Amino acid sequence: MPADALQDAGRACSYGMTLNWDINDPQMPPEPAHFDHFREWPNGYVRFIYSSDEKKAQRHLSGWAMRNTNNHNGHILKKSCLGVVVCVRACTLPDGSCLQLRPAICDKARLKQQKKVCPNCHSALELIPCRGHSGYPVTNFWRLDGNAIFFQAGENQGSGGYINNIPPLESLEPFDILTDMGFSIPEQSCPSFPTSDAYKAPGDLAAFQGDVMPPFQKYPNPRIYLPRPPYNYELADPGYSSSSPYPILYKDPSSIPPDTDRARLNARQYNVNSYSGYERSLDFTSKPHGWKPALGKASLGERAEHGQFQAMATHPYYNPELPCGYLRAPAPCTPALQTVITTTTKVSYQAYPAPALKYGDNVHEGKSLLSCNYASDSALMSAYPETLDSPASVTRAASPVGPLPLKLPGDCQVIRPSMVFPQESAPSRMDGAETWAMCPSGWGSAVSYSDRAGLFLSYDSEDF
DNA sequence: CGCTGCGGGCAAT
DNA sequence: ATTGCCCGCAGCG
Repeated sequence: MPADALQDAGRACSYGMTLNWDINDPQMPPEPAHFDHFREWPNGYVRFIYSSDEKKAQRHLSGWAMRNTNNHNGHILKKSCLGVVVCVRACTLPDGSCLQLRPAICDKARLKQQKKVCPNCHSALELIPCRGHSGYPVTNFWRLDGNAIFFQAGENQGSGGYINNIPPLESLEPFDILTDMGFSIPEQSCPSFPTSDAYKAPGDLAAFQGDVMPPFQKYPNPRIYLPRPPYNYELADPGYSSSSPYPILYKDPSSIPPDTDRARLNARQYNVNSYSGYERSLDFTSKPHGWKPALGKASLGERAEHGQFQAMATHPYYNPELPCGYLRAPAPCTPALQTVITTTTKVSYQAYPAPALKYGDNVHEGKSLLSCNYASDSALMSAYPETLDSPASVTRAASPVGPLPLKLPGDCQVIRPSMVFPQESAPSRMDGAETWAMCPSGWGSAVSYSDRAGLFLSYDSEDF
């Protein structure tokens, strides 16, 4: 099924996928006639070949919060997804979405970030680690070879070739957070998830990945990822995830995962929690949030595959171990995580990350986000095609309000719309917010949606 | 102040 | 030996 399709789709989408190569190959393939369009939110097992002139590629940027990891190989840069920061209580934002913040890349900054509280409900913030890659954080590899910059997500990772195995989805879902502090939102919403186990499925979460997250500095920390509306989720396919522009998501597989992980995380996080910055930034309240929509929830359930979310979401109550957030959060809001698909399907979805946009930059970033998402891309593409890049598009995207949740037609729907980054509108407000990026929550869903997975496929094409 | 890359070093596999 | 991860350092914006 989908798997094939997905793959195809993926390939279709990028030149990098049309060639057979692995980041670890002694010799990389010759430069393609055309380079891939830079993707900020790569999701799943994907490979791209960028021009060495591509600035973002030069910087190894990603919408997902990716941190450099020492792979003891000076020729191949390896980065692993940090996951997503969410409200422990998974409170619902006014727009129905959940907060999803982009974890700060810097350890120190991340700690500070976690010490802050949810702008919306003042509960602690929690970092949900990415486990999109077979329970491990989604990883991205960068390699400069001649005039080409090779990008590979997933594969090498521990698991071993995704391709074959396929990585897991990483769904990290980063949850979004939107947060607005202002809002008062009851927690309730989140709960929607049907499922019950929240955690369990580590995998799922992992999936999120945000990796795909990925992360550009640009969005520096603060980004918030908005959760996508439920719709979105559904809409979004995994693929979308990518689609989702939002940075939001991170992959955090962990969330789901094993408690252990969580435990750790949580523990840490808890400690940390805090948003400080965000809050300010977040004024969202004032701003319009765009997101909104969340209705849904629905989708989350779907994720069944990944379970993670669901699990998370599902539980209404908080588990001691788990941070409440997980439970809830998931539900309504899916975290945005990257995922790499491990299983059969190759697809990988990313959640879409919401890129964190900076206010100032929002636009750009927004764009990038858009552009980035693979899956989403595809979807997006359809929706927005590269245009994303165009400012106009960006804008929209940025606008939180808007659109968020778009659905994509068919399977693919992209969430992107959701993407809208509040920022735009918000941005002004945000000032401080600087970085927040909001993301629609959707991406997570995407993951879940494995079903949709099929969808994913679709997106790829887009690229170009 | 935070992001990023680099590389040492440790632990688990 | 490989991999994952932590940590500190330095450069940069």
